[in-house]
Amino acid sequence: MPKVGMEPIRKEALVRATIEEIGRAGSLDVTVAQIAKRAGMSSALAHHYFGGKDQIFLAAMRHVLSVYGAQVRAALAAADTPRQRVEAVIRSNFEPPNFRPEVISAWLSFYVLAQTRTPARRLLRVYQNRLHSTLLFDLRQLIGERSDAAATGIAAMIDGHYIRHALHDAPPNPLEATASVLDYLDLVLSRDATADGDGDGNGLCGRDRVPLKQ
Amino acid sequence: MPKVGMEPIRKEALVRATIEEIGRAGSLDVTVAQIAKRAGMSSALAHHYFGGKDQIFLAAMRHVLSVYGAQVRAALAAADTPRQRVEAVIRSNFEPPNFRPEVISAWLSFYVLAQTRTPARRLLRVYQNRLHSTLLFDLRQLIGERSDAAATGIAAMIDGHYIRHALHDAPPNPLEATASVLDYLDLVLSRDATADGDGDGNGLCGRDRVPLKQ
DNA sequence: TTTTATTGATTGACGAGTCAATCAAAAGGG
DNA sequence: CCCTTTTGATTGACTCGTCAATCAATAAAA
Repeated sequence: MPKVGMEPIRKEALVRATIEEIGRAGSLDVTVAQIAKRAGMSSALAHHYFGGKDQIFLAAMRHVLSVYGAQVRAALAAADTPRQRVEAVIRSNFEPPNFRPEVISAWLSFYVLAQTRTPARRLLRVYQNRLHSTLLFDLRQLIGERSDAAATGIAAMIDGHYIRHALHDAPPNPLEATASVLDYLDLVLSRDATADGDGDGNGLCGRDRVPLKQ
Repeated sequence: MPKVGMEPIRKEALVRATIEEIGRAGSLDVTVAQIAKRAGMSSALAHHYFGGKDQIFLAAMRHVLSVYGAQVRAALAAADTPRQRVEAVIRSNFEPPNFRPEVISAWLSFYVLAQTRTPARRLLRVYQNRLHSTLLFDLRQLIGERSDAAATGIAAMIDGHYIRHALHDAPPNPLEATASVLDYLDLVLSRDATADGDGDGNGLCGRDRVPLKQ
């Protein structure tokens, strides 16, 4: 069995196992042994590849964030107008890969992790800032000065729906969350819409939206 | 020193110390010894009065929630109209006693605790439901059927601003958070305002939008 | 004397990280 | 193509520290 090139496979397995295990436990109270067992190896090997528990967690966090980032990027690529882009970003947050129970649980845990570990905090900040910038860029073209507050509000609401779902034992319901944030966006945009200057040029002040996927 | 009637004093000191210690650590990774030391007693005494770590945490959580509850109740008592009541509830969340760094940190930790301990979860649920009911009751008198979605949105946004402030190292800024949620309330209320009682008088966009969830 | 307060010391469990040893594939050298 | 050497993979066993919980003992009220 001892072949060459195991490192990436093992690391990937460990990252996946870490997220699953955090999801199962609902917290960071997860032992390296548990993670390693789920990933099908000894705890010593986990240490060998990652060096320590912290780095395992960090790698798992990086993975979650990168999956999330990819999701956002893909959704943005398919959007044409600024408004569509904002909607795409909002939707991305509640799309399946990011909105499964274990991942929601992991997000919540990462927030806690970010309170104590500087690297984790830095990582989370990068993504928060990126989200804010993206929202801001597109919102600026729709509403003027209010865009910063709007971006903050949207981001807060997204986080809020996440946390709220962390406590529901029922399977997460992306539709409600998405609809809620999109509705907020709608309100924000329609307030500042001048006669027809909502930017997307449809002149309809944000009706005729594609009603919620699925 | 050994006098009678120490129990309530000791318990109170422990609860306070627990919150402070959780705030300092930024997580639930806090030992009974640390808490006891901060409260000026031995860890054995902490165990003696509370029976175990879990019950100490639960008591701390109960305390935070009860302070919060009192705040809300007081604010509600001073409000006259339904709208004022909703605003009062919103404001309460960001009022000093609830919006200090340690308490914010504690809230976040309690969310995590609620994921694993059933009593903690139950406790948090009670307060979430109470908040939702309160909001719902007053919103119903302002907007009709949309009030449930609105209450959910407001609650989510409040939580979101909390979590957001948990990561800022700067002292929390209640004004921005309050303004953000109140602005959202504003938007929600003006949408459903009848013919032109909405005050913003734009009378244009943002009505008759796609119905929310489902 | 009984009850309450209080603690130092101890126990028992658990968990992160280390290490030496094993195993097998690859690499090299004749 | 065999033999040897190197190197990566892998683990069981062990160390060391920490921490929740317990207990027996002490001291001071009541």
